Amino acid sequence: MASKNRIEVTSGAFSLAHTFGSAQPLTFFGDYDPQTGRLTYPSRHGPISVVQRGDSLIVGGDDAAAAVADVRRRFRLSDDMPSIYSSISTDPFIRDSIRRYDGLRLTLNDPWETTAVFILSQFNNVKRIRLITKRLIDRFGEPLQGEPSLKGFPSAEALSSASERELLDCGTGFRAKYLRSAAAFCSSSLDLESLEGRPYGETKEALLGLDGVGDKVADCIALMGYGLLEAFPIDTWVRRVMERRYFDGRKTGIRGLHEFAYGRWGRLSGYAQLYLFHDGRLGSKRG
DNA sequence: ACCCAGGCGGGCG
DNA sequence: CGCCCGCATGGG
Repeated sequence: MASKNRIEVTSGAFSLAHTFGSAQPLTFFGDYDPQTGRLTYPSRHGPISVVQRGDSLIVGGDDAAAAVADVRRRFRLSDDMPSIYSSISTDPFIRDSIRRYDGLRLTLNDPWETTAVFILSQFNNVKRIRLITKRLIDRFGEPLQGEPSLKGFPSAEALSSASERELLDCGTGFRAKYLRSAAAFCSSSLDLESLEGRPYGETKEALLGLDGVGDKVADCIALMGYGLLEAFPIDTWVRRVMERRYFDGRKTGIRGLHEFAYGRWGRLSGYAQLYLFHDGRLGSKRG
């Protein structure tokens, strides 16, 4: 039965568990309880919770309509997954990953949050990125709805006015100066919101102007902060998987990998990357 | 104890 | 331009 806090999804086209396990920004800001399968994350409408029951998502929040809209947007629920799966299923490797992680979705995140998280991601691991993110929120996050217990990720202004020492105390390490510099730039010269709706090339070029943002991080922000699906971030996992599966184990330059990806998956490269990354990262533990 | 993690900036040839 | 190197920290 339909209700205003329930979203029906196409059968098999969404998995909250796989999506939460995929190390995207939303998963760094939210709390996921594997027992109940409930994800809770902060928003400007207050805390939002999502739990999956088969092909239904049950959404909780102070403002039900706003919460449902937020979930639809952040989990890209209007993406036509059967069509996307069909388009990117170009070979047995990616088909196998899709079968294994059916319902894994890209998320859409705030551009500044995405920028900050991926600056922190360089030469780092997922567990520690979560740790640092949590410390930054606890220390510099601004209370939402006047509730001190509910904080969102700190604004660019807040982080630019923090001292390098304070950022170091959160465990940011050598990335502290990058984060501070990027925060200063984003709170003065570059309005990240104004990039929304711009084409991939322009967006990436603008992002590359930020301290601590190179080719890979810029693609992550384009993909997960702006929803530009032709972005194809190449990190160690994706590189490893691609060389093993598509290049017969040969070392291949970033340039070559980008050309291969765009030639094969085109405007949906980002979704292909998500499945390659997830398969590579989890597959290495699986053996 | 040792090794590695969703790269990047700077310096050099 | 392309390559190579150092880099802060916490967990396995």
